[in-house]
Amino acid sequence: MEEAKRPKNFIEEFIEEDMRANGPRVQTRFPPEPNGYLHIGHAKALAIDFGMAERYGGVCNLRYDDTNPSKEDVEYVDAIQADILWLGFRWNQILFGSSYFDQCYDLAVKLIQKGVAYVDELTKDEMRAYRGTLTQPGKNSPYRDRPAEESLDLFTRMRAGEFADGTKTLRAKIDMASPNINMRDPALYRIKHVRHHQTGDKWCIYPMYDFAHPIQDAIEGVTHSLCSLEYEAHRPLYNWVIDQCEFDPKPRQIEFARLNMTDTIMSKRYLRRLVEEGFVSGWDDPRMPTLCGMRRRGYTAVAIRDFLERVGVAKADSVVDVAMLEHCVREDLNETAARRMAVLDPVLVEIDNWDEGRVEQIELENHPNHPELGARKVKLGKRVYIERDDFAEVPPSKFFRLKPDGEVRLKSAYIIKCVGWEAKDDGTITKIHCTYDPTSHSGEEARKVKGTLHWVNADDAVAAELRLYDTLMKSESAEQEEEDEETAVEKDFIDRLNPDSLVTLHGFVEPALDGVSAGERYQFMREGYFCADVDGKPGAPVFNRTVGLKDSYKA
RNA sequence: UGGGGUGUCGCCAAGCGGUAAGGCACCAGACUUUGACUCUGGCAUUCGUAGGUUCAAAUCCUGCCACCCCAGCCA
Repeated sequence: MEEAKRPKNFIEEFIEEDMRANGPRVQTRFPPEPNGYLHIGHAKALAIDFGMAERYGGVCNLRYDDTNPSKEDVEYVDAIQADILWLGFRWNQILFGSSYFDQCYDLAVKLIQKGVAYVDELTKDEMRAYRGTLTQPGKNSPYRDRPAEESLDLFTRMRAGEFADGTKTLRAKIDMASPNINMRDPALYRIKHVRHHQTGDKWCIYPMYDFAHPIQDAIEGVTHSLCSLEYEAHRPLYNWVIDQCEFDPKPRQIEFARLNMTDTIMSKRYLRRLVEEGFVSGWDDPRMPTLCGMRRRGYTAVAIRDFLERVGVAKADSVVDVAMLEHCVREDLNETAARRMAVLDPVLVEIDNWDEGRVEQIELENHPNHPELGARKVKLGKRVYIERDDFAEVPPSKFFRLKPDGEVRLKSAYIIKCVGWEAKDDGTITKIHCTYDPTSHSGEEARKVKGTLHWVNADDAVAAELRLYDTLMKSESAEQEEEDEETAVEKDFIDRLNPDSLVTLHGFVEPALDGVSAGERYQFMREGYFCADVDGKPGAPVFNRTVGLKDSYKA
């Protein structure tokens, strides 16, 4: 199939320009830090990193950016791989930044010998004070001009474990008066007597991201190091490291805007809080924007990749409307998900002129546009459940569904007519009486009625716990936002959580849904989609309200 | 405030001196054994703003404004 043509993004322009100048080889890398689960924001980076390599016949490596062992854990490295594979991307190699520690160390020694790096003994606070501010230049550390031999000796002893954490730091000797704060003698190595999940106790000093990343890129032969906008101000430092280490050819760092979505938390810090403080059941809670959560909720990799493609790549900060994601999911699921009937909020319908005990087999197609997906037989008896709001005692105008004396078709079965109903004292309807037209069987007669309802046969319906999911956050109204600004109230993000992000309903599903296996996806008439939870709990399907409810009917 | 970025429809986003692509959302209509889906049509005389250059500017120049990032021994 021809790939839908889409204008080139600025990264592609850069890469093509570089290919003309430096030759055709393209190599990228996806560098997650193993300190959490991948979310939809990472998926954008993933799609760009892997996508660019693929587009230009190059390779992309998965490289764990594990230079800070105190924040990382092996738990995450396996999960990250599973999520990448699920999305459908394939790495060339799996690498760890930590496997370059020897080379980083050697290069650090080289920089010391060149006189462009030194061991500093300022404390954290002193270093901050010496750094200056955004408007005032910093001043040189008293240790800045110590002889290279002295720094080398100290650095060797740092590695040997002679010093406590925080007592000494290896710094680049650049310019304490640089208008770019990142260039004011940034730290290259710090002492951390912490066991590393990959290298164990081999090291007690670890390189900083700014030092390790360019080195890793250069050693691997990365041609384009794609990252998010916040690293833009670090690019001069990235290039400084490449230059000082005398790498050639030199990788090029290109930055793009990260993904933000309405009603969605994309900060790992906050996601972690949701998990740790029990607001969700875990990183894979279906409400989480993590890839494992979205997978559980029924989103498909195809839909997510399509979404990312539509979002595009640019440098402007943006907040994409979740409606765009939901559209992509609907589009994919509408085409691929099998149909089933489920009633979320049931009310009983009794067909008065249907003989007690009589059961008819009704054939239902599994997909309206794909006969190859087959059909199934469902029983129809004297009693069925329909949605409570599919009946109106006092119907608003243009109400196409069941109403007093009104006719409606039970999907794929007969036309029924409402002849009465029973209600409790408080007005709650307990049973609706109908008669059916025996000559109106689906397909046998051209007679048309305006409304068609989904239903579930009462006798063999499977009681199901239906979990409706919505976004974790709920956007505030414009007035609320203004109000907050005026009163300068800074709300904790916990306060903005959507209390209805998970609603459990007790409804009924057709027997064909009992015992479905994990990951099977179904679409429900009018109401939307859901999939069997990956836990594969029969009778407890996940119903995705956000994805499914699309203005389907207005009362 | 110093430095680095960004400002094109409600939300993304093309455009690179020749007279505003596309998608989402929205609106209207058609179709429909669900009002879904599908289909058709509509939806920026205007590109943060004020000037300037030019036959011609979203695109070039100048000033201004707004927003984002940077003062971790995080990434």
